[in-house]
Amino acid sequence: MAKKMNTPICECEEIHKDIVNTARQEMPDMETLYDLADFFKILGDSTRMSILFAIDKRPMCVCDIADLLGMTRSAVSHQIKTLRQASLVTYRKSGKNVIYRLADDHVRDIIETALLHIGE
Amino acid sequence: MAKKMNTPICECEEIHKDIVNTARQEMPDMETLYDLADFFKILGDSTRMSILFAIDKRPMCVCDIADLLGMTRSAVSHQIKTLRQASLVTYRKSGKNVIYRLADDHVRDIIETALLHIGE
DNA sequence: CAAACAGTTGAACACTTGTTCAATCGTTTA
DNA sequence: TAAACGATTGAACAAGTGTTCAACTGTTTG
Repeated sequence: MAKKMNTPICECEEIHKDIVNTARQEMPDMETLYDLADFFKILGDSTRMSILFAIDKRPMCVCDIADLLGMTRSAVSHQIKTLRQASLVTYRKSGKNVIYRLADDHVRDIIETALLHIGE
Repeated sequence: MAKKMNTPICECEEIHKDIVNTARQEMPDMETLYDLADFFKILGDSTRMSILFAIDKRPMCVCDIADLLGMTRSAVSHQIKTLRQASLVTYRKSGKNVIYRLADDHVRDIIETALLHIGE
């Protein structure tokens, strides 16, 4: 009972070794995969997404963000810490306030493309 | 004690109403925010990210993916269901096998930009 | 200096989520 | 048609995550 070779059809129990091996060689290393997943995990929360949109056009302080989103300052602060650690926002101190803004344009691009994907 | 106006400095307890109101008008509606977050949530898992890379260059069946990633078929199937529901992958039946491939190029673009962000 | 206030932090809780296990579906093939 | 096998599904459990609450830091200002 000969096995079919070089077809896109794998036979599982008898794994299609050549396809799997080629795929394995082209896989990014584990660290990259985890970093990518961790990055998207941060965008995968509606609160954090709201914060990013809030400060997209203008920098804002924690308390205004909290008011805008109907959240406690504490909750906002916790989430912003996450965004800061991922280099998605930067801040500047101004008296008693800490004013946050988007860190760079990568996030805008990514969100833009995501909107295309989910859009219409 | 007059309040400073038209500065990027909010005074919280006395919320900077003008900034908050402008921001509020420019916010996307809640549904869009949830859809975006849900979309990124799906990319925010290293298993699903691995699956996407695995089938990026060539379509693969569940069993080969499972072998490649060292997972059970069940676990792969569960995750692929999630990817399917988000329209990130499509499939084609071929005998006893179900062969998955990336759905469109949006995902590639997004992952590419994300790599730029986390890279270096 | 002391009160007021913006912001941060850690612990605790409820909620969500990924994997395993077992059962099931559907196609193939002996 | 029955056995084999790839794939899917639901329930259950463990691990991870977001918010609340209370305590605390640091700056401002009376």
